[in-house]
Amino acid sequence: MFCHVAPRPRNAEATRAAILNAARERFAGVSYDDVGMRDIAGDVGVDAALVSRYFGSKEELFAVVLDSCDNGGELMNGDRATFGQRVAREVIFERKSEGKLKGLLILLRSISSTKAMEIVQRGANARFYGPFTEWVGGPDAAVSARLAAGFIMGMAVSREITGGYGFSEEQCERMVDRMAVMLQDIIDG
Amino acid sequence: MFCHVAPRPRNAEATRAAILNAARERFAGVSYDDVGMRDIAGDVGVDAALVSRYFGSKEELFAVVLDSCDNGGELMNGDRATFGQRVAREVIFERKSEGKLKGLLILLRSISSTKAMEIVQRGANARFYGPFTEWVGGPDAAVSARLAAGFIMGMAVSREITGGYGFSEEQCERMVDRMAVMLQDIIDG
DNA sequence: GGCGCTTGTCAGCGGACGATGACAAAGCCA
DNA sequence: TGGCTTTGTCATCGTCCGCTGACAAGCGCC
Repeated sequence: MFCHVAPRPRNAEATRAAILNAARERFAGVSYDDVGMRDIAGDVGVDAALVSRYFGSKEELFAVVLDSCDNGGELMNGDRATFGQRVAREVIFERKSEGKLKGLLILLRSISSTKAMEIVQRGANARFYGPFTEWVGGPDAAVSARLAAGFIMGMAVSREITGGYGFSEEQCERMVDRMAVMLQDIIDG
Repeated sequence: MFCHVAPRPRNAEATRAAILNAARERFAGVSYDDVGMRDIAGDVGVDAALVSRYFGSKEELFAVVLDSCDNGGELMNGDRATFGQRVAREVIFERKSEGKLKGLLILLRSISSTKAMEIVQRGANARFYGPFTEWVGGPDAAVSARLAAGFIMGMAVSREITGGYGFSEEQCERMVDRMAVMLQDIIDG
């Protein structure tokens, strides 16, 4: 037969990166347990065994994925004065494919598996709450950071649970506005 | 040997109820995927096959568990004027064993599994958001209910992710107070 | 061209899980 | 007591998963 599929050039580094990207997408989209090594490998077009060889195990792969996306760093990119509006809008209107909040999604999905949660717990403070607390600043910064992060994740969870909000455009706008004000209040002390 | 274990009297209804209770505890404690039929059966002291026979399948059992605990109804039990304080305190200080918020915990853990989420999605609006929206009342009640529920679940998730808050007693109190004010503001419009 | 390292594939192991159907024990009723 | 229904157990099936070790294909180097 003449219908060859163009064989991808062999390149360990590129393949490894592709696997990592595919894994990040998967872990952000569904729960830890629902992500299979075979799925990830299939996305890239390689054999599942390769994933194990490059990353050791599923848990290690998950840990590397966590490292690879600056968890919640996306919250801190932007003008501080518009934090509330910007983040509220992202949480409520964000298309999954865009995924500015992908890091947070992965975090909250980790509660799906005891194993994944242990991995997250090991680094959540140093990796996320620490920097975010510093960025929030002010008196009671740690508490403020917790409240803001909790609120944000909660609204994301809430959307997941019902599969969207089932609200009109107008209602969504009002929700964004109210959430924005509250978030801004939180970080402004 | 004389060391008999007292055989439980045979009683289908009681056994069924015991299984249901054990299942509710499990589902509130860890994720859907991490709960095994054999675990539940072991808690009650019966064979795993019995669980299948009484409830058909794991998914059906989960659905029955969801029906059995009035999800979020605990939020509406109490004086409306102290809603913020009461709920905030429960979320932040609650011992898992007490579990006034068990229903909400089960809900938020459902995002662990695609299967479980489908089951939850089917009933979340009718079972929880509907009544809660009505209870909240006022203009924009639906949005208010969403914001409050999201905030509450988010703080619970946040605690899970880091395994407690790692805060001093004083910080926790401040967090409770701030959260209480915000929650109360939400439902008071 | 042949050697050898790297990159990727393949088949399969071992274990966990949910589910099933045949069987044993308990209780009830005549 | 003997038989029948209910209640619970046991052995097992099929499936899916993560993971592994042996093998094949690409690629550079002499």
